[in-house]
Amino acid sequence: MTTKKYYAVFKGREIGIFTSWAACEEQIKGFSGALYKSFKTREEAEAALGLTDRALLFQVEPKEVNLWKTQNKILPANEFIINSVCVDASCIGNPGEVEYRGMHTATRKIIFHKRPMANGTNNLGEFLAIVHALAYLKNQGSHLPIYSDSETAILWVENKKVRTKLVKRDSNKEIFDLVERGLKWLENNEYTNPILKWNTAYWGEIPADFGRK
RNA sequence: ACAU
DNA sequence: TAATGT
Ligand SMILES: [Mn+2]
Ligand SMILES: [Mn+2]
Repeated sequence: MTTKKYYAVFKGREIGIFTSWAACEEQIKGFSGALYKSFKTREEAEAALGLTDRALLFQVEPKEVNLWKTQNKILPANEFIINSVCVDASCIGNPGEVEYRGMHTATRKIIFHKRPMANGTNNLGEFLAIVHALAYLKNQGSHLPIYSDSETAILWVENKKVRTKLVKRDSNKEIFDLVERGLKWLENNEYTNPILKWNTAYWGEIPADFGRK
């Protein structure tokens, strides 16, 4: 008897888990740069795609592992870690109404979304998005890397310090309170997730983008 | 100049 | 076109 296999497709026409070789092949045959792997159980396949909190127990292709361990924040053109979380912020006016969200890069599943906050800046939103991802992933026991397109926000997270010029007002108390909470979280928690620069020029808009530009 |  | 940031 042949054992059923589960195919995790990382790069292909469609991203996801397929339960037959035929279905998998449809996604990867003739697809340049296709990346996939078979697993014995659905759980392993889901974990490999980063859909569960045991992702690291089933780490995937050597190529991906090497990329994972790189210290470089900007990887070579057309090489990014699809088994990752990406974040982005968007605002209507700057300063203005700021929201942010995080998404699993491979599947485009939205994993968190902060509703708009009044009178914030783009950079505060980008900062909060990264910190939210760090806290979320730590709670999940996940070491997945985090992509942001914001040089400013990445720096602020690394420094555990924001250098916003925005003046505190009654109207932006919510976002400043959240920033304060984020900074406290960074002070009081360790994290293992690499924070990587999304290279928009090579790869196009970060998948978490709100599509308003 | 670079990144949003 | 204008603002947020290094
Ligand atoms: Mn952005
Ligand atoms: Mn965006």
